[in-house]
Amino acid sequence: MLSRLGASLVDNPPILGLSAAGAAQARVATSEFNYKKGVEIYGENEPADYVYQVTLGAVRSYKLLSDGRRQIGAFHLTSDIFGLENSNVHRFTAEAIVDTTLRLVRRRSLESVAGRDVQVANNLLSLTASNLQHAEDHMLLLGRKTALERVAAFLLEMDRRLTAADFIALPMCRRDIADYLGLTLETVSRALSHLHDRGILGFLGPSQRQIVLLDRQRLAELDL
Amino acid sequence: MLSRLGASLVDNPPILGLSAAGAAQARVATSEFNYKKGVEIYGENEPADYVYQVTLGAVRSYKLLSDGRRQIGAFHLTSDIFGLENSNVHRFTAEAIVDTTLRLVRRRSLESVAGRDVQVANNLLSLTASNLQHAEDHMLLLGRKTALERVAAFLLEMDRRLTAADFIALPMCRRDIADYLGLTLETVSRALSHLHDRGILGFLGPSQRQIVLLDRQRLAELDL
DNA sequence: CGGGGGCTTGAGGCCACTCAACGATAGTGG
DNA sequence: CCACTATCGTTGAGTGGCCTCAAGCCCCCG
Repeated sequence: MLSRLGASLVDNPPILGLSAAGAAQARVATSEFNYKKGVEIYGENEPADYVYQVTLGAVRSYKLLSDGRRQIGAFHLTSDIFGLENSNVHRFTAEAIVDTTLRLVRRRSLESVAGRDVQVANNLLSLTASNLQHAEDHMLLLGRKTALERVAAFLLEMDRRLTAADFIALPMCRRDIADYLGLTLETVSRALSHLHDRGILGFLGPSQRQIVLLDRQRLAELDL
Repeated sequence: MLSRLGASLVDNPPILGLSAAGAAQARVATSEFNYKKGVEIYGENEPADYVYQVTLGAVRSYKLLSDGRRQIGAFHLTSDIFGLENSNVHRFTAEAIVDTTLRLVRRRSLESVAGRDVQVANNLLSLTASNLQHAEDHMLLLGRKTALERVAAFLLEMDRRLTAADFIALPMCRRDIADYLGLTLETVSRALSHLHDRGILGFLGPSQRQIVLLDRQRLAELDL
């Protein structure tokens, strides 16, 4: 699947500070690739040969239990880097949520540059560290927060991360949100309705994916 | 509190491969320190000046919500390293679960060695990466597993990590287990009783902290 | 226009939580 | 050495928050 790459070898804005590092810095070949909505980018336990950066679109990373229960560990939005593993295999399945364009870097070439360039190596570490921080915060949410608190935290996270306009344009459906928050889609829907009824958020247009935060104050109070 | 250190500057077995790295490897000064049961080692958002390794005992790392709900992110057992942050502050509170001896390393000296020694830098990265992996697995547990599945997974984790003898000697109380698994202590107790009644585990002695896994097979079947 | 996916809403059920009582244990001080 | 006490763990009864199941609406898209 990934062997179909190599089409458009480009060298765009720096990834992981690759071209920002030293003067005599070796460029790393990157290629772009498009994934249609719903398509798998890699599977759990597959070899981790590439690291990815979202150019446009959105990606979900998840784990499955044998009976189909799903936990989404993270959403990857524009400019996010994902798929970086210290092990040789991916520990999540990654899928395009909507039509998505990704930049790919061979893991080997990234590692070889990191071996020479301390700055790049540091960027790898801090990337892993911020993934860890997100996971730590999410453990608190999953282990101890109520449904309403989870949804409030989710809205604030999305508001922070994809604030292009003054409203939130969610790429993911209710089921994705639910599997990210450890809830059912009905509970997510009820929580959103609850916030809507109380004038804390509003919907733009008929699609219920464009959300305006009318009262960040009260929303933040729900996020303990 | 940490200023009372410096008493016993020792240089024991390698931490993070410090003395295993190069021939002309600079030693890093470490000191040992004892913490009584229940004592705080560092608090959330305090400056992260030291990295710790458990010589003897056990430590819990947790986050609190404003109303007191607690989520334990990890237990640190003998030989575990913890307190390593990429940020300048700790993101958990750490407490000794029982009387505990820790080895301390100044974070600055660790970073300075890592700046020179690629091997040590790599150890830092892989340590962070395995913390990340644990957190990712724990998100799945907290988000999607039932109470019985969580307790089964906990027993298997402890069996793997502190197998000194052919039984598990838990250092932590039921409340700690509950706050690690996102449950209440009553639910944990009921799950253990359930497993006991079904002949899957047994208790050694009157303290209910020494557990024998009588049927790993059936326990593993509960861990999806 | 017909079909299907996404979302909401309602009714009922269940799993884990809450509240409570009790026994056992370990630590404390006389 | 032995009450005394606090802590820890178990167990029961009842509750409640979230899940399950179901119906219906609205869009989008063919």
